[in-house]
Amino acid sequence: MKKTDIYSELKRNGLKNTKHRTMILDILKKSSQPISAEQLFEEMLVRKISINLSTVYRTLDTLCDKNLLIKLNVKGDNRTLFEFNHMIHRHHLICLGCKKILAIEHCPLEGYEKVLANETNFTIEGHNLNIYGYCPNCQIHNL
Amino acid sequence: MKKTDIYSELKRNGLKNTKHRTMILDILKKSSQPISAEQLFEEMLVRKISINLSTVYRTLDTLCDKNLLIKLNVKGDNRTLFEFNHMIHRHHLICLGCKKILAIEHCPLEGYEKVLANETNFTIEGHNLNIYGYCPNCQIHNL
DNA sequence: TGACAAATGCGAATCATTTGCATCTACATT
DNA sequence: AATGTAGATGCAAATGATTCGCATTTGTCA
Repeated sequence: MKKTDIYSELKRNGLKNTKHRTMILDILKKSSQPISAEQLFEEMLVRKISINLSTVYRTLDTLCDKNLLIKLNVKGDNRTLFEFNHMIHRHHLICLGCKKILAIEHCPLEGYEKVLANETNFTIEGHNLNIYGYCPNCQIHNL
Repeated sequence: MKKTDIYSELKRNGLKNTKHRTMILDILKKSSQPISAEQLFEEMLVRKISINLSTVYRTLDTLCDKNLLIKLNVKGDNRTLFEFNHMIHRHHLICLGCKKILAIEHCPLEGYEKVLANETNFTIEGHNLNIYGYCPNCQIHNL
């Protein structure tokens, strides 16, 4: 997603194009890992963009509302993490050692929601799946 | 689980048998829904057991450590919920309308962890799955 | 029964997140 | 390009869930 794409994406959602927003989207777009509001705030400082932490929170909130970002909650971390919404249904594999997060693009629950809907008479809207384990590197250092 | 069972369960885990603990375990054992620390605190008051909220938190913590309870986090609720550990691997189906929580005792991920371990070289320790939707009753009132 | 570790109460601290309000800015319209 | 206005931001204070330090109490075991 180029700068111009970000611009039109914001516009399409009725959001003003501000330095802060484009920067936040840019950082998240390029990040290989979901990150927290605080981390984002610090990354902005590194990039010499002065911003207030509440603005970070507010921006993240609006971007989530517009489905440009996705919220993520990880066991043992009380903060909310945010990641760029690549518009692909995915889950996460989280290393309990180094906390690294891997996206999994295959959903093992395809079809299951229908079965569950039949069994329970619920209408299913979605699900949330995180898988926890140790990455190859942490397995070595955990002996 | 009878009172005596709770007693020996505590003992087996090196925990002292106190009025508070047995009461908390008893409430959770009988509850059809996972509940929060605050709710538990209020339920104790109803039962005329005076207790401090920090004690509730501390008790819940130790009981989780000993695997007598399970923590549960639900999207859109920033509190932690607790449920009695029935020693059965289960997931939860949560109604987005009335917030009711249904336990699902069939795990749709059996076998998948092995596949994932092979693909990623992670050692998998466990997973977390919540499914969201609307219960029959809330479907009606949501028209 | 007495000793001692563990459990509790109380109040204050912490941490992530939200909110109220005054000010500022992007952008549509003139 | 100037301008009006809704929306965006900064700042400081509030909130809500949870944790912590420390003095006191209580369960358990010898």
